[in-house]
Amino acid sequence: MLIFMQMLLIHSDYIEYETKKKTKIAEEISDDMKSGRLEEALTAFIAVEKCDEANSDGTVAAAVAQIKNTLEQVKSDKVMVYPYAHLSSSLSAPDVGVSVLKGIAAALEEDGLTVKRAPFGWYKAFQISCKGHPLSELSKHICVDEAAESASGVGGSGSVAALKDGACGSTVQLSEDGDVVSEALKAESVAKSYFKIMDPSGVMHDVDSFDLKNNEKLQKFVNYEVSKNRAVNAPPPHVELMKRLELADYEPGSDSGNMRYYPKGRLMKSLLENYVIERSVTDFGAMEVETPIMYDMNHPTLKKYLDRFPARQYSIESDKRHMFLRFAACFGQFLMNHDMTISYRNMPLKMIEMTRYSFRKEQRGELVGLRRLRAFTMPDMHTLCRDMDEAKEQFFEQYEFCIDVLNNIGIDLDDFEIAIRFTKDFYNENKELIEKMVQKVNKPVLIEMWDTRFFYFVLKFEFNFVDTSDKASALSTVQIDVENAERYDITYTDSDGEIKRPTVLHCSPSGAIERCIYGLLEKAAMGSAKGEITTLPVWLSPTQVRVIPVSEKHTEFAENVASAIKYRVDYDDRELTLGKKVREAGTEWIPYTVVIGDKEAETGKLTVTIRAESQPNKPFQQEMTVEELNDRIGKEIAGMPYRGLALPKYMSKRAKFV
RNA sequence: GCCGUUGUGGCUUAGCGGUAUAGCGGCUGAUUCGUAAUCAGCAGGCCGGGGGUUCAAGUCCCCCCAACGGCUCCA
Repeated sequence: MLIFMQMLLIHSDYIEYETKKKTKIAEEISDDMKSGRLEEALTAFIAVEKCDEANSDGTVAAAVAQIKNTLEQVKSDKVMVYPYAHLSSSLSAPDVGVSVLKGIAAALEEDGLTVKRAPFGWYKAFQISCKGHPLSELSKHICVDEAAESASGVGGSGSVAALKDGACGSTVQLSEDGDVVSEALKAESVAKSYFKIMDPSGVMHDVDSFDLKNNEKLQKFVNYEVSKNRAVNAPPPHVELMKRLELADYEPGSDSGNMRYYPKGRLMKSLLENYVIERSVTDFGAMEVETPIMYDMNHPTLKKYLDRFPARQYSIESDKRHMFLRFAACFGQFLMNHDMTISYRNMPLKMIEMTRYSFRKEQRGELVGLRRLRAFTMPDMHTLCRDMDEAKEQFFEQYEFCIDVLNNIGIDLDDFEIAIRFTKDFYNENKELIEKMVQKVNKPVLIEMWDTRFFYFVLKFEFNFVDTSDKASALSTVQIDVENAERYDITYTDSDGEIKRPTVLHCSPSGAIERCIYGLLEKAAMGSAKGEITTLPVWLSPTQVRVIPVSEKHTEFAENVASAIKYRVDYDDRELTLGKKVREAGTEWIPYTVVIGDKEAETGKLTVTIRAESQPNKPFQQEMTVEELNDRIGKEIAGMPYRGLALPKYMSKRAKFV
């Protein structure tokens, strides 16, 4: 049986506390315990945990051994024993806590040390001046093993880690015989190993210098062994692509996860944003609105909503008001809904906003390229429905809508996996709806079911894009919200004249726009890994046609051709060889490349290299007229938004962004 | 946030205690070319930031920042 306690040891110049107020579980104390101070002392912040109750003597002994050991290392003989409940989420009963703390203090005193103990169950103010040397801050997860097993195994610093806030603490395991082995020391004591590669002739090579390009499996094995890590230690492909294609980049001058978008990236974003808004408005009957990006943290309604939404916010001080940046458009739209006069005749009532931006202060380690950002652009649509029946009907319609939107963007059913999540109660009453959803896509989906509802919704789905490194990220999602109509006091008048609460749907038809770009780039990278020629959808390609003159004498005809092409066409007027210009058109993934030379000037026909029909090392070329090329592109991008070139038409005029 | 890896001109990178490498890109000149890299020359560096060790630090140590991977979480 294992017994745990949490302890944080701090070696300080001084520690000083003062009691402020009793809690319900406060121990009775004499006046001299109401404040205390020790110089050059080790302070032991301790949380006695539930599982310590079964063997409080063992816990005391283990803690004493640990403290004495640390005292020796830091050359001190003074200890402040300080109850600190925040180290644990599973505290022991108060009486056990008090007796363990008293026991620790008494045992240390018996050994002739100077000991003070801060009282249990009081609100206390304290000041501590941490010395800051390597041993001055140690978090101990004491683990007494009654069966006296070895001290090996995994130690967890658990909740202690959160407290340390950047300090370099180490986890220590303590077996009953008192041996202390810190993970850091253990790691150091392990003999270093070196890796080499031997070639067939028996010669030894350094791993780094030996070329493994033709030994893929060995390369993988070496990576695995050397880095002791299954993961590829390289950025995901879309990060390299977003830079190389001059779409987006990190902005060191901002917070992490806030990107800069170059002209080509802005063009793509703009097209995607317009597409989602236009579909939602024109085909789906949503009304586009715009709402503020920051809100008052102390607004009573918003405050409650913040507590229910599992996201971290950016917060900003604005004079005396404490504001936070929105993480979706819910706030603004619900506040708007609250002030509206709504009849059942207006329903289902849909509003949408392309949130540029939504902010979520994700944890540092969660941010990656365009997959996970702190500032992102997301269409957020809310639908007010008369009742749950209408909500379910809408839910299914929006499910189909989301599939279609992603499909047109260039991410189809094969590219993502579906998750459907709901409460048990909802499922029991609505099995057909769930079944219908799965039938619609005709492939297995992930189901998550909750016993009780702890979010604001009873049913949701998301489409998860699965990328090159087998990571999944949510794109489209719809949720049935059964809480916020009440929280925001949103009402409508029904046909019977009654004032009623609507049921609310949250929907992001495409998911974050940046994440769609990430999906398209990752998808391209997957194709490329399979030996395919990579492309972007023609409607999203920053350049749709590039015209390349063979030499200066073809300038006039080539320029005429370029101006006769109706789409995003640019013109490579740089003094480079033909081969080089063609190569660059290829690295930019341009769908149509037109080379103009004597032959074209003579016949008036164009030789067009069509990327989508090309094979590796086998460019597909076709003769066509300007009109035929225009027709072809027109058909390909029909129904999708269009914008002109984002950069100068003449290549010589273009600056490099990356 | 925690753990691990990485950080050298705009980009990719060599150097791993002793005067900062090279290629691409940029600029200048020559070349006017038929489908994935024409040739030559020139400019460009507080070696991520701060502190320390040393006669001497991209190089060794500590702290910070960022990117990447893992945990976790989501659009």
